[in-house]
Amino acid sequence: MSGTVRIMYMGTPDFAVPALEALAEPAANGSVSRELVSVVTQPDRPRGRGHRLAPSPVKARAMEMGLPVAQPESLRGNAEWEETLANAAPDLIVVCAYGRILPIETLRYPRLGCVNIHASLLPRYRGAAPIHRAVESGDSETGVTLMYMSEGLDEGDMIASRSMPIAGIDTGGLHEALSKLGAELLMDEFDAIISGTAGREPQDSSAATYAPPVKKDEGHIDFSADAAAVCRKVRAMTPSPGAYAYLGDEKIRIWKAEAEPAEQSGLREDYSNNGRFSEGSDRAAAKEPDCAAAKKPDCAGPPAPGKIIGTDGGTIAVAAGQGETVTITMLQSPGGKPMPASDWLRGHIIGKDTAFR
RNA sequence: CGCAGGGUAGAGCAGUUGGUAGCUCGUCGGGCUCAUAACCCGGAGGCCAGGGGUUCAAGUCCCCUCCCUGCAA
Repeated sequence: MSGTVRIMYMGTPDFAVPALEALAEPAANGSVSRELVSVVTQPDRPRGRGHRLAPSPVKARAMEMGLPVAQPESLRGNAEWEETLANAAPDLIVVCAYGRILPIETLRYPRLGCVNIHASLLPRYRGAAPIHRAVESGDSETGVTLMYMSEGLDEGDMIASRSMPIAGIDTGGLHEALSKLGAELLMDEFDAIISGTAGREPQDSSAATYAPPVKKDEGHIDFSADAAAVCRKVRAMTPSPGAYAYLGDEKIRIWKAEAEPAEQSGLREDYSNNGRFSEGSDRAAAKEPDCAAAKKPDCAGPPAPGKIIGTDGGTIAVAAGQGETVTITMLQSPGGKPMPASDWLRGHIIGKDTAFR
């Protein structure tokens, strides 16, 4: 039936799965019928422990749903790809985190164009790591944008966007939420895209910002930053690439940390003996050892950033910059699994001068 | 066949050169105290991941399997 729209979906990681599932659903009553004629994803690559060849999440899901999958090595000047495209003869290509730049020939192929789901409120955070950067920057909200693709990096005209508050959610949580939000947005705009009545607003390039890929070492927490910044960093880097700091020569992953209100940091009078310091279990002593050691009459100097200043109540209080305190509530030793700080503390004796670096 | 660290009591860990399983927390009972997430005393709770082997004797040594984790991709 000529009334059926042929769709090609291109995506690779988990983030692209919800949209795939949504497209695979039969169209709702009253909508134009559609057929997902081809799912394109990155070739299986050796991944994970053991370097076993593994399919991408999108491929795995597509196979489960019995959809035809194509995994071209390259899209540029590749006869195999041209053939795939010609056979699928898509009217529309939907792209979501495919992982490769689409050549102009491909962008021009479908009569209804190519649309892309991007995990930010464009024109902010064009590029590879929009979610990480939004969290790291302390933005109060982020979202997803559906747009027509152009040759530039995430520069296409916007169809619509949807926002959500970031609140205390980490990158992992937002990743999941935004992937679903993106799928919803796609479906809501779907009929309009088919009928050619979808919105088409050019991006204000002067307001554009870029979200460069996150490098591994960006996860190394610098405790000399203020407490709020440390916590943002932890949330931004969780679960990937992971926030960490060194305790001795052990690389400790930090999964959750909270900024302790400044006004509270100064007056924690409850020196519970719960915190098991190896000697002189008095937390007060642990709090100002520098002064004592330096024989300074004035003990107003805050503990050095990174120093563990207390382990009350099953959490780990660490000195941050500006005399502030960050409380670690979930962490992971190398080779171990992530665990609440209370559990972690059972197996680790913290000395008075123990500090993260 | 990428590299590496693990799987021991409900939780987190220790267990030295092989010799009958310990610690902290929790839990149960009792005590102390004006009081306590405090302290004291006592108890319960483990086929030491699974399978094979070496040995008088294996958590501990050797081989295999399963599972977990970090790194690297």
